[in-house]
Amino acid sequence: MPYRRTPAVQARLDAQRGTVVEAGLALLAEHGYAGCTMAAVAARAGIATGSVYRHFPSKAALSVELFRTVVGREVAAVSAAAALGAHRTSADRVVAVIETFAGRALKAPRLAYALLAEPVDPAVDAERLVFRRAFRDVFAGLIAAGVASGELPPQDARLTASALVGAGAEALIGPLTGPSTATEDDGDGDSSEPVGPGTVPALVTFTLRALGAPDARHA
Amino acid sequence: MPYRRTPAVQARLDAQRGTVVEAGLALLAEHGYAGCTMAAVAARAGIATGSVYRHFPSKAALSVELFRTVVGREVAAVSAAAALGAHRTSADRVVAVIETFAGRALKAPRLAYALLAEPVDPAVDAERLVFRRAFRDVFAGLIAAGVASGELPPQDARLTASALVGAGAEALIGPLTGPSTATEDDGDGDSSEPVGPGTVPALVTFTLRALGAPDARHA
DNA sequence: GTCTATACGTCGATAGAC
DNA sequence: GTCTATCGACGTATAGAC
Repeated sequence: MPYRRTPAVQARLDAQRGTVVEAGLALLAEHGYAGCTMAAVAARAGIATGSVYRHFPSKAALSVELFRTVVGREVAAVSAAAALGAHRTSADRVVAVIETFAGRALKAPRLAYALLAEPVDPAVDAERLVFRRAFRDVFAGLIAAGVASGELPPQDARLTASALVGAGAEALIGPLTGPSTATEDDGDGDSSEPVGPGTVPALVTFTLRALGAPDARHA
Repeated sequence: MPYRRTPAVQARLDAQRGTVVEAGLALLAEHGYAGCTMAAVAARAGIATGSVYRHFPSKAALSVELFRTVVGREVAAVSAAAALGAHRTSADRVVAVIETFAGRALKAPRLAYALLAEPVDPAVDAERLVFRRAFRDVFAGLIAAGVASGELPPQDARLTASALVGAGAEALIGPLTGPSTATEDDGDGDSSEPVGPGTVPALVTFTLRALGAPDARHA
């Protein structure tokens, strides 16, 4: 047994892997998947190109890991928004989810576009399907509760939930592609300027109406 | 000038190209992009695998051509549905578009899944974005007319249209993936059996509510 | 149609850990 | 002394420009 991977080496490897992921996340947020070339990720992580392949067997594998990491955060944020204020109506909680989702997307438009719509490796496409189901389930739970309590009219909660996921994603793609791809934000940090003004309120109105919520006062 | 392509040769080449496209379309309808390997397309077209590359430089190019061909039909069908009955309300015309779109998708589930959601080459992904805009524009025209006439409440027609495109697509993906991937329709022609019963009426109700149409009598 | 640029993935060599 | 991680240049394929 001439060689065994010691804890120190393993820790260093793990740290390096983390550095690679961090570099990829930063590039993804700044330039989307288009900026996530293996060479660029390696350079940002401070290692050689070939060394990335010590941690990921292919670019597709790295792309999928980056996707899962970022979307995992989004699912958590949206789930938290759904859990808050259990005393409120189901419609209001659905709106809270939409506002959370859309607000976060519009604050990081390049990243949101990368996750939602950027043409990319089929492996990432497959992940998109998985995570859309996760978002759907968050909505479906809220809607089913609203229907059960009589607040919302009878409906197929799963179908309405799916439709809302698709509606939210598609409605955002327009505002995301417009200003962000034109100016191609150079990532100097000041990303608090409004992107797609009026998009979120319009989407909220759409959502409330689609749910059949009793008062569509947002009209 | 030892060789010049005579009209007869050119005609034969064009015919062969058409045969390749037909073969690809048939495979796409039966097994989606997963079944559209270059070898399978060539075999069904009755030519050698390498001969496909006489007409298409890559698998991605063939995939894109198949996508454009099929989705072009869908856009035409949906546009026709939108144009019919100009005397009807805008909401009814939007519903006609949705019913046309969804009805056609549910009658050819494997094909619809391939066009809407199947993980596939990024080049096809890019085409998806283009054609979703086309569908959006059909909706946007109808909605803008409804708003102008006062039939529908004031709203951003483009945003509502985008949301409806996303809602329709996402709502269909569930019913499409469920039964069709399980049984993997062997394409014996009898595809008139109902897939996802109740999906279309539910989607119509969703659409009418989301538009803010005066009477949601479908509820 | 040619030519250049870019990017993925691999390989031999080197340095260093065990 | 042996084995492994890292480097960085190379092979190949592909896209875009002229």
